[in-house]
Amino acid sequence: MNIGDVSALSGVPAKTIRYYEDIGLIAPPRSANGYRVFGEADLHRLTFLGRARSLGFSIDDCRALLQLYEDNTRASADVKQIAQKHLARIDAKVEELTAMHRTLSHLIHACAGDNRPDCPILEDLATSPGPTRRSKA
Amino acid sequence: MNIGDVSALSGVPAKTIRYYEDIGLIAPPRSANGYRVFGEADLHRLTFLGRARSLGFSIDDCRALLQLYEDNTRASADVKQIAQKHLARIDAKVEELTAMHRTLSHLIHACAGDNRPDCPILEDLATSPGPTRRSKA
DNA sequence: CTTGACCTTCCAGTTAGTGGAAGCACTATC
DNA sequence: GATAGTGCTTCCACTAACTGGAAGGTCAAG
Repeated sequence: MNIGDVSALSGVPAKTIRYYEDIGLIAPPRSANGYRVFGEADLHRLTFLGRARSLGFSIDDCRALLQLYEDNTRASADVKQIAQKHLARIDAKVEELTAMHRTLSHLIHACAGDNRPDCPILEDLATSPGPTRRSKA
Repeated sequence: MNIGDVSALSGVPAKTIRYYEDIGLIAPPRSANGYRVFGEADLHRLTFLGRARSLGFSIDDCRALLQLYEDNTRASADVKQIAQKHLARIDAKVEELTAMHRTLSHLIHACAGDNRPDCPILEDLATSPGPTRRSKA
């Protein structure tokens, strides 16, 4: 298989596949003309990577997961731990975004959005920093 | 005021302040010794930037908001539009993360997490992109 | 033989900074 | 005046994970 074929089959862009080779996630051999030659194993790795990345795992996580994936003596606890840490990061991010959402939607609601200059959004942005003082209490 | 002073007052790191000058968000004059000299207006701009960034606005958004902030003839509608677009991006991100959370917590729950190799998480990651539909945003 | 699709490498750009080195400037102390 | 310590300056490199594009080699078809 050439790079275009595995790309189509795995859903991972050719450019990304080359990048993954660069950083050592895959190591396809080359044919006489210099083209990368991919086998079934490479296709599986790339599919695995595509799925893991789509779940938000970092490249470093992917590297570790891939190693466990190909280690038949692995302990599922190791996989679970990586996933749990990742889930915690996701939750933290969601919380952060949710806080932004709250503040922002509140401000948007308070803003007339007409052609006058008065704007609670700008007023909030201009407030001094310090201990997050979003509610007057 | 020197950079250390505005940094302490605005909460924006000195390094970041220099970066903001680099990309044209502020333009403090220099004193004879080459030090940047900050006035009240600069302090306000930096405070504004710090708050806007903490709400997740991009640097480009900040540039636009800052311009509106200092334009007394602005229409609050323009501010509101920027905020609404940003809110939409936040919502999209939250949805994406929530989808990840769902899948991941389901898989984690199904994984024994012991010293045996059987692992639903790895099994899912190894699935072709067909069955479990993922959408790219 | 030429066209076009596919492959190659390498360079640059993306976001929003952060870390660190080398070197002046200022203040205080001895 | 010499020295120490802190703060300021610039510049370069690095982060995450690609993506775009240029310049050029390869291959199958017509």
